[in-house]
Amino acid sequence: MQTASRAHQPAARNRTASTASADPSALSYRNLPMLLLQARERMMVRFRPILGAHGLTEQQWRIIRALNERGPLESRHIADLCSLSTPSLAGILGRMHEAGLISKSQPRHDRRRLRIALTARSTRLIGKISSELQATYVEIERTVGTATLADAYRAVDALLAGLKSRG
Amino acid sequence: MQTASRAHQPAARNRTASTASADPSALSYRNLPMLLLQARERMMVRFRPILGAHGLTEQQWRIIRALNERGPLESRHIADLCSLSTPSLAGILGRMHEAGLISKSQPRHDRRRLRIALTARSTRLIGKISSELQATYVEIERTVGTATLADAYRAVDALLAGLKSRG
DNA sequence: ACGAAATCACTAACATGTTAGCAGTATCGG
DNA sequence: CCGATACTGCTAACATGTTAGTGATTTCGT
Repeated sequence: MQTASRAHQPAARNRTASTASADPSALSYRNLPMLLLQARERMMVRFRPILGAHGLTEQQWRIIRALNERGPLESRHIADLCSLSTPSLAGILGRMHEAGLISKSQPRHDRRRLRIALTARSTRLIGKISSELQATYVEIERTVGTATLADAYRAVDALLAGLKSRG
Repeated sequence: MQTASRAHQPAARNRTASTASADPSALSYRNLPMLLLQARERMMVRFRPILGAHGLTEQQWRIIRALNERGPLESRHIADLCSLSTPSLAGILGRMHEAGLISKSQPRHDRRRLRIALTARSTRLIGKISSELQATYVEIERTVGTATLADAYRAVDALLAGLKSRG
């Protein structure tokens, strides 16, 4: 469905040109955010069930993964690394704490901050889940092709770098 | 922040190797879904305020745009075009109806279906909003470079096509 | 030292995303 | 004709995303 091969082309014409101005210049660009959303969705559809089977959400896994790679972190840092807003993070960390997935503590030098660390429970989970995710990833790589996947990494990395330069 | 130029590399090592197995193979791939999310976020940060200033959400605008380009549509079709789940759509369309942005009707041949059309109110909105969005888009294009942007379209399109082939 | 400004985590209010499941309707097989 | 099946839009329960704003701190300028 849809013509997925052209870029920067006018997508279609306004069929209901009876009432309004219906300027043809409107929306004459392809929707890159939407394209990124769709691609992401197509991948997550395969990963989400794996996480769900272990009682984790997508965001919780992102946090666990960040903590596993970098060690204990502060809330603000987690928000940046995992692309989560601090209001969302408050709720997520609260639920993860209840579930015994993380521990909270506050550094003495700054009582505003909050230090988050993994528990043994979540460290145990990582081993089980990561192999399943890895297998799914390999299968995706085989489906879409290694070159296509590597090219997507490269192109989106470049886009992201350009967007970061001045935000 | 972060090394944004390498792909398919092990990201980091587990510093808390005291308690668990800490297999080095865990998560030895870069997180493409996360990358797509970040890139999308960086773009939406600029578009969202424009929509919000006109009382629209991101998703509502996606629906309006689809209806403007294709004419009246049924719910299921909108869900596919806009990457929205039908449960989400129920609420969104309800609120849009209340706000006078869309009209609902049902075809006689199949009383299960629901036909959605734009109202004059939303058709009027399109003209005002689209020019502002277009200007922002052009500015993004200038910031990240035309080539980078075109390359992102191409690469993500290819990825999406590969993921669509068998889902 | 001391008051203004910046930070951090959080709450509130609302819109959306996910999963599971449901009632009404259409379609198909026999 | 009629029951099994599939489809459509929907609700329910819960987790998350957004924006605005707050209380508790720290930091900075003077």
